[in-house]
Amino acid sequence: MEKEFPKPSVTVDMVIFTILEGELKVLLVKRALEPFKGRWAIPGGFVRIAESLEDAARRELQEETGVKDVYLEQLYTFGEPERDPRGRVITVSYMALSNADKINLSASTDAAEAKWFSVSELPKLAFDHQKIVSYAIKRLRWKFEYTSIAFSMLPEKFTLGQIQKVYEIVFEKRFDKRNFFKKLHSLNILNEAGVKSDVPHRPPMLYSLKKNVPEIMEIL
Amino acid sequence: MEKEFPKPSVTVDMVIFTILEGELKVLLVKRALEPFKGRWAIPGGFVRIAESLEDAARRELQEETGVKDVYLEQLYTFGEPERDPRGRVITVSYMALSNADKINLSASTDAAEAKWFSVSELPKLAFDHQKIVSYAIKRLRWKFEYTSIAFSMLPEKFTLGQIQKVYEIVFEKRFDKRNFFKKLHSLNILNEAGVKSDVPHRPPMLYSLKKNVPEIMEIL
DNA sequence: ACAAAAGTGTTGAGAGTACACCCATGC
DNA sequence: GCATGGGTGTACTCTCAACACTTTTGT
Repeated sequence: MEKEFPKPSVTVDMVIFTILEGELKVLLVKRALEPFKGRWAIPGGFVRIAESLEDAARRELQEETGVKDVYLEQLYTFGEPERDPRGRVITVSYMALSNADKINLSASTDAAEAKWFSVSELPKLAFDHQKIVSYAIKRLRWKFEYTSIAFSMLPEKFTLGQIQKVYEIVFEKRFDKRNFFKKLHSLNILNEAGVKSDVPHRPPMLYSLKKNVPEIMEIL
Repeated sequence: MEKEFPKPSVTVDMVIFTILEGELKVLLVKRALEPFKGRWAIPGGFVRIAESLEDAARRELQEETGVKDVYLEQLYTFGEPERDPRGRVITVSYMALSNADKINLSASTDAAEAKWFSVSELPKLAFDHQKIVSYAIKRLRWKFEYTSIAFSMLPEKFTLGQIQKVYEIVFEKRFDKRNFFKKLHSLNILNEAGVKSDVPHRPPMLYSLKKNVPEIMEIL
């Protein structure tokens, strides 16, 4: 702690997930500058000197997507000396989950070009962003299994079918409807919230997530 | 990415666990300088400009404990602007697990005073180190439940009784011997490795961990 | 012989998994 | 009346938890 060392730069980078067109998507922005000019990258930026890491992540998130209240979770800090050709840049990565309806990409001011990509069809990414995205997908699956974060990708009121579909997309496999609903009911985390009646078939029950549901609780 | 921002400092701080005297212990060092002079803190230091985060952690670890090969895992990055009164310091925290036999505290060159503290009797810590230690304990328990990291706190050859004791210390509760051994056997991760014969009772079988055991695998 | 830890099976409860049919609505 | 997703129960398997006595050694 005695002497001054040359300092690295610190950034936050974010893997923003949503469900769109029946697929798990990640938001990418096209880099306008060197290095990796023209390549796709996950959104991020430098941490300001007086702002917390999470504040930096939320600020960047809002600049890119216009969204304020999303689930946000720190993932991992990547700090290989060679990860950025411009010099030493350590990045603290975050993942964000959002409900596609809330996001208005065109309103974003920052990035010249931002686009949703299916996780199964990602382009070549800048820096070590591929590694960050892979890590985020693992964490996402893990969290889906053990917590209720899935609900942050749904509107306030949702049907059981919608939840099941989100799980099926994230895990890339089908679940048995009866077992899935049985499990959800036994967890006792849902409130009934009317019925959805503008559908061309039997009107499904709507549910909302109970308040103060503890985060860790073994969903599947 | 356009302009230069004032840069924060980046440190690594480590929560080093071991089992000693039947208790879970954490290594603390007494701070020789302000701020928090005289307070206990977890060991750590600045990340050098050309070294990776993990290299920095291993270097500090060796300076403090003289130990090279330990289990090391990144935990979380703490970056509240006010966490260090000297200015903006972001710390990447790690946890290390070691087998007490391998550590020789007196050989450490760096810290004036280093001592093992039971996690149940920690003194007031410097900075936000209490938060880091609490986080590390949670992660430790979690990893014990789902992976085989416990074995890195044991010598190469160990008895079933020793493993069980480590689990009992970490979880602060007793397990049923038969169920515990049954579970371990069913995982098929142990090799028999002779018997321990210098004991004043029936000689227990020794075991060693199989090579290439996958890290995640539902232990308990 | 006694102290100390090692070793070993069975039973019951609960959770997970597999599986198929009828229902209510819009068109 | 037909297409579409909604909604529901039972049987089997497997895992987890509870539980007590005998064995082998050193002293």
